[in-house]
Amino acid sequence: MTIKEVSEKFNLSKDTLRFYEKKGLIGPVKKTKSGIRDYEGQDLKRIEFIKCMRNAELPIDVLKKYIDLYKSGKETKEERKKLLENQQKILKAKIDKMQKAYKLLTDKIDLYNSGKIDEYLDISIKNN
Amino acid sequence: MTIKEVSEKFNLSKDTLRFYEKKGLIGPVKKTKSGIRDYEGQDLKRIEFIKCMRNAELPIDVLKKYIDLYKSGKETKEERKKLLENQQKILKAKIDKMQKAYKLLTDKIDLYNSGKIDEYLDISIKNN
DNA sequence: ATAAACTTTAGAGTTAGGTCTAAGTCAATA
DNA sequence: TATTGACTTAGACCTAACTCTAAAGTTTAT
Repeated sequence: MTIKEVSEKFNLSKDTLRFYEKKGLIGPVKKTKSGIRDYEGQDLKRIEFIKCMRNAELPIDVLKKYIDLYKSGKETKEERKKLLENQQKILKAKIDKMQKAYKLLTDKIDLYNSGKIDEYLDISIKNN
Repeated sequence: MTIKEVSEKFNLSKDTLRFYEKKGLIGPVKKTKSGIRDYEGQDLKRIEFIKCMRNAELPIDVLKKYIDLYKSGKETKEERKKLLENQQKILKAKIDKMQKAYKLLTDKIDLYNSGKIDEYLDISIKNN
């Protein structure tokens, strides 16, 4: 699969794919004798994982660390698990914050919709 | 209230508070005759709102835009509402992505816990 | 009254995560 | 065969959101 196809499949720019590879998040991807990347099944799976984690804003170095641990074999199992649990915790905290902001936004929009918005103090929601 | 107190109350650095003010997100904050900031009730409310929105990663320029609209009066009501609704939509999409990643992380951790983790292909979850 | 611990400003520096450019190679088409 | 278009690389550049620095003024404690 060419870089263009992968780029379209995952909606990631070609630059980003090469950038992730340079960072060690994916690959090294197989190349044709003339040096053109040819992505294989395992690459696609990895890209999918990375994309999902990046969507959730897990930092590139954390993902890199996980992959490096993975590459160094069974004895890193515990460490990998801890890394994942830690990221899970961080992610949960983020989701909570976002949901709080979402609720605030929703309440504000409700005020606009009901015409009750205070034109002079609409920055904060009345009372909570 | 001094910048130090506000900084501690909201757990935002003093630099960040001054930065937000320079950007027009808060203030201009009242100053003593010698030029020291003295934050008042309305400032604190604004800071709380900004902090909540920044926790949810709403961009500074978007918040700035909202505040500018707010400052220019009643006739911007519709535009403000649209801006909020748009951000709400974006935020919902982000939360969805994060929840998807959260689930993937949870599933992976479960694999580690049940000892079923594939040592050679643990980058992606089996089957879905 | 003098040191320590604040505060101010303008502006430079940092970090993460891409994105773009230039110069070159290669394969397929007109 | 020439040109078009996609690919390669190294490395420069970009943006957002801080964060830090320097030089100066102010307030508090002893």
